[in-house]
Amino acid sequence: MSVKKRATALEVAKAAGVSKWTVIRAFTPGASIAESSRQKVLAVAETMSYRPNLLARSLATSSTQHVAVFVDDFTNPHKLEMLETLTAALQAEELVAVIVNINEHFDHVHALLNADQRQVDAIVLLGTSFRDETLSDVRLGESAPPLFVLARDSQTSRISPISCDSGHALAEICTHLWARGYRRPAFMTGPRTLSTALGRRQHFEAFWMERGIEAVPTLSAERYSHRAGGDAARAFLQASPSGLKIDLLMCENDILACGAMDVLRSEFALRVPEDLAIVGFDDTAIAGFPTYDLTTYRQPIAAMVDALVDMLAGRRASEPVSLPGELVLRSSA
Amino acid sequence: MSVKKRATALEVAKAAGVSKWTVIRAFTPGASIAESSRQKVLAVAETMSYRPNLLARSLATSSTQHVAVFVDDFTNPHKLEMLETLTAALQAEELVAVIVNINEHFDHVHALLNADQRQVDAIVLLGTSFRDETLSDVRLGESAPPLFVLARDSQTSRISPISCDSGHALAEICTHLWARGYRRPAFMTGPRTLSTALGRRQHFEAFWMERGIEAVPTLSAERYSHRAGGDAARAFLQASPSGLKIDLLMCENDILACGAMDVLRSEFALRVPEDLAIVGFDDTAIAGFPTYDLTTYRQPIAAMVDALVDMLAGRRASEPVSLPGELVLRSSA
DNA sequence: TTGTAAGCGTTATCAA
DNA sequence: TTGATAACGCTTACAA
Repeated sequence: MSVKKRATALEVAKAAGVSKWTVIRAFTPGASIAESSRQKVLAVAETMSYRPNLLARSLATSSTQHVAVFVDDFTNPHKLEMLETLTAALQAEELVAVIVNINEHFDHVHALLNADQRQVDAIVLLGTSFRDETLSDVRLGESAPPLFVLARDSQTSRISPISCDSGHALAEICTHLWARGYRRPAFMTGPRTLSTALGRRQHFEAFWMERGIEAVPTLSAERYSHRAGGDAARAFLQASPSGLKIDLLMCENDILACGAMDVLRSEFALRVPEDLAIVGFDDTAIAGFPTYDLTTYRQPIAAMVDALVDMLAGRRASEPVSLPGELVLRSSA
Repeated sequence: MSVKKRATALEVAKAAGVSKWTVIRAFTPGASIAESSRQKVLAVAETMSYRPNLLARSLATSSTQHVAVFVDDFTNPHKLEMLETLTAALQAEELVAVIVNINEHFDHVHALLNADQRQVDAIVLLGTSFRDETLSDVRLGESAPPLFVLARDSQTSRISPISCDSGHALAEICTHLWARGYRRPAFMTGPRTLSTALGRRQHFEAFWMERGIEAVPTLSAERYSHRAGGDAARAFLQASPSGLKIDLLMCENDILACGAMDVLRSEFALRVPEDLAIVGFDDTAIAGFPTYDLTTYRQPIAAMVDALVDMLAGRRASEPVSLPGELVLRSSA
């Protein structure tokens, strides 16, 4: 697509009256080269607006500095926050994020194979919908790039999940709720298969069970959306006309929580938290809106991304990591 | 980072008893190769899990199929929607999006130069903060990749802006508002430099001026955030204690509008739209929440992205394009 | 400190 | 249809 060819090291060399390797050296930090020839080369290179071709370098060094980031859900603003943090951290390491859209319309196996063909240095899964089976199915050969999973769990051995510690998170949340006196909890999940990868419901139920509360109703939202959250709440409330059987609704994320809250208030005239307390997860921007003022849990995004980048850079062993986040108390629960 | 070397065409060739060029041909659609040897090669390649090295291909063809996407604002969910549409469209063309974070902490010039060095086929600016001056300043040489700007205007000649037609959009919005009887409008902008690139305020003011309404108050939000929108609204209302001087507030985007709305209601007990009508822009998910039910304007994201991809693929001339969006009427105005 | 040769894994082009 | 030579622009290793 380019109109005119870019200058090459060889051309700069000729113009500067040196060999092309001297030109390379001028652009290689720490290379042994006379300061004089270095200055000369850089000056000439400047006039020709020469800069080393990173593509050719990648081929020669077999390291692209490219990290493929697989994203499946573009509806949750929380993903955008993760993307921002991740790209910033990668760029600080001179790495580049290649974003791969793997929503339902795309073939995950193809995406994986393609990233491999492009010689990315690593693949990061930033999403929930990737199934462990897909990963084990794919024959990437012995030479596949290392795989990392951000913000969800994975049972596949070749993957290193880096996540927010669900056990710790739910313990903290529930302890708070228990202290506030809530005793009739319910839990709202997202789509089944994706939900389990988060492991939030399991820990939630375990907490109440330990305290003798065995039956924790589950509301299932069909998607992680505001509307789906509202729909699930409506369905549950309509199914119990005899009166509200719960005093607390913990939702798998903020979006669901806000959707539920809107329906509670507008359609059932319920007050939050007096009639029903609501808790979300992620501490999305929306959770802080005065309308919602949602109690939620903030994932340690920066720490998670740091851990990931440390692994990529080889400063840290590629092992599963789960980090504690922070309970964000607001008025909804 | 890979443990074991990937198989190369040469290795497959030896194993299959042919030359490496025959292997290449087996993987080149439309190449002239005997069906028999093609099958043989593919079979052998399969067992060795060989797939062509796209990096080497790029070097040989001088086309990476990489498109750098520069993103500056990760707080607006609308960006996520654009990213989703864009990545999907690129992938359909066998192109890959390299995402470059160019928020305030990063050097735009460096990002530009770096993308060029990586031999991307094109650069797409998906943001508002990129200054025209930066682009004209940079000496990319004659060989720079083509630049495209999505969803904002640009005066720089080398760039092809692809945007939502602000003139058309504001005309449609204002015509509706005029018909509803609003006569005392105000406009809320985001940060000054970024705001002008959108051109929304200019068209807004022009509309009312043509109808004899000269003084349109401007509220300035410091950032494109919910809080900043609320702050701007509060400051304006507190400054006019003698009573509300406006009956309509048009905001540069949905986030600002929602922030303003929350403050109006909770702090000034104003009703929307009875006391003050509110209009946003972008039709973000949040605009559809029953709490806000915001009248807004939906940008033609799909059409814009289609136009961009057509240009990238050479199916369409790289010229400025501005497309009409759609007014989304809800109860707030 | 500098120059030389070989190689990264493809594709383009020509010859057989 | 197939094989061979050259080239893409750089890096690595070694020699001068």
